[in-house]
Amino acid sequence: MAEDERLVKKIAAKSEDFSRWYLEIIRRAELADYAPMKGMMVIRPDGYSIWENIQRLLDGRIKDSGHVNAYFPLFIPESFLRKEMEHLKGFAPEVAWVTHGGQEELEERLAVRPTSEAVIGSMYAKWIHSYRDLPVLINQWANIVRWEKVTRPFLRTTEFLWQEGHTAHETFDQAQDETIKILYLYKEFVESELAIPVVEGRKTPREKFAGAMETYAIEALMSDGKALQMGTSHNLGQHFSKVFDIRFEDREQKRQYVWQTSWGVSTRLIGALVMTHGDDSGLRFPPQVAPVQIVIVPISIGNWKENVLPVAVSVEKDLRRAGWRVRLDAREEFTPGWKFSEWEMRGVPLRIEIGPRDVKENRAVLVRRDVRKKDSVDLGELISRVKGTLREIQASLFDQALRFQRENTRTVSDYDEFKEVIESKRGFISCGWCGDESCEARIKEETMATVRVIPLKRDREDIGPCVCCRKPGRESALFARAY
RNA sequence: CGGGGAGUAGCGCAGCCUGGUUAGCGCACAGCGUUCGGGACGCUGGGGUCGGGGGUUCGAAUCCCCCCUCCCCGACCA
Repeated sequence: MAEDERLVKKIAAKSEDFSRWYLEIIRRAELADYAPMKGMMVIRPDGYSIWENIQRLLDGRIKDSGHVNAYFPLFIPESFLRKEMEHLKGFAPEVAWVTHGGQEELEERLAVRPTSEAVIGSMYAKWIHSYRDLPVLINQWANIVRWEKVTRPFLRTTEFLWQEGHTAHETFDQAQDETIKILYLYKEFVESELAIPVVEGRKTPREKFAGAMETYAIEALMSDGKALQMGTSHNLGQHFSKVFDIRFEDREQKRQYVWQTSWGVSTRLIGALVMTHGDDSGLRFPPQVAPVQIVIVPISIGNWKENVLPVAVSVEKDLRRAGWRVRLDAREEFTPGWKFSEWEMRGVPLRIEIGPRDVKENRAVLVRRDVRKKDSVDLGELISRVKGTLREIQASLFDQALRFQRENTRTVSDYDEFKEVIESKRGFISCGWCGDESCEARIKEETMATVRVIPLKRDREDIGPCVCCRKPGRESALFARAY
């Protein structure tokens, strides 16, 4: 974007320094701020408002699919975690421990939950006795602590918010169905509400959740060409049920271990919104989750308080009654032009300008944030036009992101081409893989790219030879450098 | 956790190397006036334990040591 077209010049240009842009826009747009403790952030009202929208829209889907919410403790006794060594090993380096209550040293350390499989498993053992108790379909909205070494606002913070579903079933097949059902629930949610296209697939053994039989994930491509894991769904098999002794009497009156799943998405999704849709002028939020969907800017000129403001106030009231999140910016200390830039920077999808000329003609100007197109509409049809325009913006943001994802997903046939693409273009690379961990490790070592997923849906049935060792390919894998 | 960089008014920075008036600039902020259809202008004004602690010195933003926080690049992760 040419310098004179850049309306917001106070932050780094996204196209020039993506990572600096990301950090600056989050603070300038007041989504979050650094807290004085390492790796911790404060989610400010606009950032939290997005989270509330995510919660509302996702929680509805989770409940509609038969799940219920509950809440489990923040602390987990060390002995509970120790019961499951493979799981513990996966998390050991990033567990925060509570050692004292007041002045007294605790007899047993308490882990601050890095995830809740252990506590929830211990409770399920008490609650589940018969096949009649199954399935158990519970979700919780909670905070999680993981002592990460490298942190970035929203993408990886020491404490973060998420939802974690934990289910228990009679059979492997039921658990597998649940795992896949949730994967697609996430995909549908992320694509239709966050307007972010994702690829759904299976994780390699190396990348899967510690303690899971299979991990599935949705992956998105950020606009700097790096991949971001947007959500995971695990088939836990009987791993935890054996450790925590979660058994039930089946239909043949035999004692069986339950089959479990767990799945989650986190406040990382907010970072994904920023990185997927933002541009050189700042944020661009999809209307479905935007903190403010419509901002009304009265053109303060002449005796606008008598002529223009009352119209703006009444428009605000109408839009609010129609159910939208509206903000009327009638502040006198800023010029209209300043407000235009400010609200664009903050990502408000639709702006309505009302000035003396419009009032005279009983009209208003609609300005789309995504394409900056201006449109004069009759006040009589404002509500319907707003409705249509917001829908168009939601669709257009998704389309733009999808086009980017497609343009940056490349099929390569040999390793040299793989290296060249990763180095110069980034993006997703689709290619054959022998399934051998040594090839996966070598590729990571040499290119910093990892298998993001083995997509569940493939364009073609034939799998090329392994991009690394040339042996016959067992999988068609999607590689990328990732956050 | 390793390598590199940084922390001075709300934000962005200068000053530090070579210690010495009252620590400075731009933006932001406050008051008044003129303005207002894409980040207006003039005048006046307020705001600082120089990240924190210790040390050296007659004297420290400046020199030395420790700690905290952030950024970038590498090893581990939603």
